[in-house]
Amino acid sequence: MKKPNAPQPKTGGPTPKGQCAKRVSILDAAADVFCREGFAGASIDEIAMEACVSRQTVYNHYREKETLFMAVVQDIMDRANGALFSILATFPDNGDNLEDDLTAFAVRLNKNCVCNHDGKFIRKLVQTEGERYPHLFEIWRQQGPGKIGTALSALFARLSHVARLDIDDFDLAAKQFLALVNADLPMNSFFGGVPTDEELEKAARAAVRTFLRAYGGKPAKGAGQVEELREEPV
Amino acid sequence: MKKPNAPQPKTGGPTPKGQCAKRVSILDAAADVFCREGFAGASIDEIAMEACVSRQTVYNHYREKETLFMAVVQDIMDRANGALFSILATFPDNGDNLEDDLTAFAVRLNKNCVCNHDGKFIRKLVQTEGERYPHLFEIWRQQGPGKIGTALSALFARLSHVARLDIDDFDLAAKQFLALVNADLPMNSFFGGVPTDEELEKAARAAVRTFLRAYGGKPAKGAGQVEELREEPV
DNA sequence: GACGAATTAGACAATGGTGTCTAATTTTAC
DNA sequence: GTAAAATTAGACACCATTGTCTAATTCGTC
Repeated sequence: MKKPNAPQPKTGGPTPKGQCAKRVSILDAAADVFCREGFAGASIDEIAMEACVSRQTVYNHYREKETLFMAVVQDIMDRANGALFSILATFPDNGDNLEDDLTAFAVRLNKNCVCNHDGKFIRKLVQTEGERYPHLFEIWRQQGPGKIGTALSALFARLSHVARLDIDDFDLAAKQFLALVNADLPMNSFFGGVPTDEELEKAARAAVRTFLRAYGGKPAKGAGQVEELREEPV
Repeated sequence: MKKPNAPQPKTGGPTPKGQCAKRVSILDAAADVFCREGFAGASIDEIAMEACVSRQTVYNHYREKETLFMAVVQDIMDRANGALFSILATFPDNGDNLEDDLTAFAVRLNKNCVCNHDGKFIRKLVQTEGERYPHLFEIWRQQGPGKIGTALSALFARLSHVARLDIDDFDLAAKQFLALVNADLPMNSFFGGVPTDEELEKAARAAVRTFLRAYGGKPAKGAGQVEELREEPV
């Protein structure tokens, strides 16, 4: 029952542009349709149409609907993961201008990881298909943006060494930071549109202000050596 | 997927009789299946099966699939709305024991409105079908739990008259309160299971502590009762 | 018990989806 | 230029679903 024309694994060299372009095109279209219609509601014909490709080509590249679906998920996860870590790398590393720096960071995070197309897709996906494909949810939590919380936690721990932050539970603080940052986003960002830059900025600043009201500024009442911090065990 | 025909409805309590029982049974089953499979993935046969009712009866009561879907949505919205307002009525009205009272309130809110079956359904629904049925989203935002934010806002305003709260934007504070309360919930509450009472309590207390660190305690600089304000920052 | 309304199982056409197959055509590689 | 591979359109079998219809059966009520 093997197909006569088994696709040769390309040896990493100059992969034919046409073929690769089709793959990408299919993946993009499939992401779109799956996101819009859900797994059950998406039809291969619609995907092929949107990818400007014949249905058979879809089946040639991805054996069946579920295979295609998984490939889409993996693709989006990888992209989202890349974006996430590139943004996390811009987390402030000094306390000179905490409010502004954290606000700008929050804006970047929301704009590139949470509110963008991929973020929306993943959230929708985990909610709608997480029950049917439990390992999807597992992958998301382990290797995907689900671990944003722990990553942020470490960054806050680092930051607390050089800035006035009175955090005792970094994990909790990270989760709360994320929650606050999304608290004031307009709800239509749930599906339809991406919030404007102004909305993002406003929401982020409000969140950071509250966060710093809760966690900002060490007591600093009794001692005078607050400028430079002592080393603390992690 | 269940027993083909079990004449006994599963709902306990005062069972409505006759056709009314069937209606309720169908509505319940439909909510279940729609929530699990989405609109496109849900089949009338499955709903009829789960409701222990023939397919024709479903069509007799609700003309077609979309009618049934809308009826389910309306039903869940009404229930959720009722639960929400009964919980909002228990919002603390004095500041004698703010942390405990707000924590208990947050637990009630999460347990009965956010993490329960209806809340999960509505959230999933708005995300998956909000695009296809925009008026669904509109109804949700106007008459449903979507307005929880504004309601809470008024309650915080009331509370601030009799408690030590330094809130300038009640609307924002309400949104942030809600966000914080959900920040530390275990993620599996997203679909699978309801968090345990311990998890709810822990998450709520952490949220309220942070909230009160940010908003609790009016400046009160002129007075001398500062010692009670902030204790043990560790 | 009897009558009418509700319910049931099952058949049914229509539709739309998946996945396979073929034969023709285009693209790519050599 | 030629051969191999990829792509295409279209037909196809198969299956699931929706919504209708009918004839038998059960239920509620008198």
